[in-house]
Amino acid sequence: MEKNKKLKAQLPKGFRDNSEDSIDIRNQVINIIRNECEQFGFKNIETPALEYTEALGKFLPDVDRPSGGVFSFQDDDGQWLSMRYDLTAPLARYVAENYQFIPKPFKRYQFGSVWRNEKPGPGRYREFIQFDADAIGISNNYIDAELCVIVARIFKKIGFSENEYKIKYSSRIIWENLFKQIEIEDMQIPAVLRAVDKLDRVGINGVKDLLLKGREDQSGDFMEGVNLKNDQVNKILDFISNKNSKDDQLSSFEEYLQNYKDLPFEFDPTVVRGLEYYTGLVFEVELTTKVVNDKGKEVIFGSVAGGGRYDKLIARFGKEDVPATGISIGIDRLIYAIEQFDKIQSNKKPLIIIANLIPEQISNYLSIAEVVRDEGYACEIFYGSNNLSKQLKYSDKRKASLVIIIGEDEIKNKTISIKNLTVGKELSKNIDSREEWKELKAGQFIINKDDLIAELKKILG
RNA sequence: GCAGCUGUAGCUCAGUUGGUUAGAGCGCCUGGUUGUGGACCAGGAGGUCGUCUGUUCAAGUCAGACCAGCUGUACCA
Repeated sequence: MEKNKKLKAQLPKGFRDNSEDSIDIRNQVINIIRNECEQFGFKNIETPALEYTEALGKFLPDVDRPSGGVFSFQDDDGQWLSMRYDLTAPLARYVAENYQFIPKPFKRYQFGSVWRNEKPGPGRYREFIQFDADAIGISNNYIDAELCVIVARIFKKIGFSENEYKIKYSSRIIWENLFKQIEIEDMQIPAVLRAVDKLDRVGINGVKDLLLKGREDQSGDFMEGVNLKNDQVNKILDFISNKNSKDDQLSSFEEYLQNYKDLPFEFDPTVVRGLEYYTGLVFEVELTTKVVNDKGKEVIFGSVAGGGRYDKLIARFGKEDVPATGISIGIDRLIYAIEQFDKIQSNKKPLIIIANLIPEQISNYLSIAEVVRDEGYACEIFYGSNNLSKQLKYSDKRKASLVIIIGEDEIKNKTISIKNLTVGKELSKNIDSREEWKELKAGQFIINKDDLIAELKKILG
């Protein structure tokens, strides 16, 4: 290493450290989701972070872009391994590999980190947590509807009211029928679907430009269009704005949803999803309230959850066509929204810190800590300097609720001093002079040694 | 990947037509105070001015290339 060159502490771009509060909120969200899935009879499984690259799909590491989209590396035996970029492809592998052992239909849910090696952006990371619930082996659309109901119930339990989100559904099949009618070539279909998928960001005129000659973005960059004929484009635009473009295959799905009139479902032909593997119903959950970024600017948040039917995916592993449908939620995006709308608060236990004024009193401090912990409170003893000032500063930074102070005076009088940091902080606003502040001992009071637990209950509940 | 913009302390930024030893606020550390958080006061640490090359007696400042970041856009299983 070069001399004088200090190691720079730096988080890899696109990755995050998580704070205690967001971990706590995440755990609460996961519990809500887990509970909902289990009530509908879904079983939990976990699969590993790594899979053989070929099991994940078409993204083999190539020489030009060694890790285009995925983090990959070569195993000892020369086989390529990749970090999973979603939970659906690993599920397909799991089902195909364990086909003779699992019950069919097979309904499972799963949480897990996934990784994508691509340019990070605002709200886009290279590591994030996904939740998936899938049903394998059921072709009846009731199950698609049931997945939508589960997701709707999850959002409801989290605290979103029915006008704050909606579940939009559509079907790939009605699009395929349209494409046949207006003679769109097979080659053009993915580009057309992608253009329609951008409706919420580029608007109806943007979609029109993309289907015709192309579109210029805000920075002046130009994107080539699909070059459809004018009347083809007009028919597509008509189709988008017509909420009655449904067909028969949606009827059992909608029949199921009729039983859940209090949940916000809505047919929307523009829900197409970018993914190629979908074969039937597709759905998306969208937040209808405005979302702002950390700079206070309003942003188009897009969908927080989505899914659909993918009847051909498992056949890749040599099985006969196995019908399958599923939904996934981007947990991190969901948490971002939850924090912004204050739907769930971190509910960490209040922390009590025992100041360490006299080292010889350690066994006394320890026994008090034990009693406090037995009552269910979080409690720690300060082991650093015996300087009380430092201990209080530390407690303040730790956002502790209370500090228990036992020094010579307290021992002599068989008392305990309790300092309520929250109350003290309030009081400090009205005090300017240092002497007065010290003298007041803001938020502090003395109790009888034996009354400790009773006092804690009184303050903290 | 493509396009536009921006790079000066941990953060936000100032730095004059090129001219001594590069600044401020916030944050951080120490002390005022070994029994009291905040406020206040005093002090301190922290910079190869994104990198390299060039122009010049002289470059944070001018030019070029590169790199990085941001924003938009594309791809997205």
